[in-house]
Amino acid sequence: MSNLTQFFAQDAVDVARHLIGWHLQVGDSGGVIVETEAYRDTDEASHAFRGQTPRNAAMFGPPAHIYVYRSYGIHWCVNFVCTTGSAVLIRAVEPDNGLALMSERRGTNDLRNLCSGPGKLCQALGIDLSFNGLPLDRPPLRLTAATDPAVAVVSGRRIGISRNVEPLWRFGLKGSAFLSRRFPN
DNA sequence: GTTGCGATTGCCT
DNA sequence: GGCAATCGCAACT
Repeated sequence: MSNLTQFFAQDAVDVARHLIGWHLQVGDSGGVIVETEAYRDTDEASHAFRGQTPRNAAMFGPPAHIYVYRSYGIHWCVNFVCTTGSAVLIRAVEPDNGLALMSERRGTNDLRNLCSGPGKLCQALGIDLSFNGLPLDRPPLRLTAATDPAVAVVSGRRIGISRNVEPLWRFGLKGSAFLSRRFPN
């Protein structure tokens, strides 16, 4: 069992909190994860809540793999699978390489607008449904632990959901200019 | 077979 | 801040 598999084989809320500051590489572009949300298997807001279906099957697959889904018929969003039926939604990334490629895909040169949202970062990094189920430790994906293990993390309510809205299962890098939205405080 | 609705974004006022 | 765009899926009849 790889270190990455062990890291993801724990509660999704812990994984979401600890993923802040990790580096995600997708092919020739990548950056630092600055915003996440946790979705537990027993969570009414989770795609997995009503059990396994063809769409959410990757959430019931092995940990340290990704689950990609279409949002609002337009966007792609990417999750990192944790324990069975739970996952972490990646909501924002601070771009740090492959900037020209990401700018071209996004149609803007505004660094803060490249990956500041779950749909945006998939477009910038070139993630679509063909990536669904891929492992995080093999090309084209590479996930590496934070260089600074003591990053300041803030939390808040998850965005865009209508059920189970109370838990503070959204996490962000404190003070980051690359979040999808500011955190209250 | 039909229907209702999103783990969003960008444009408009 | 409001709202349209857009479509696959799952939950109905």
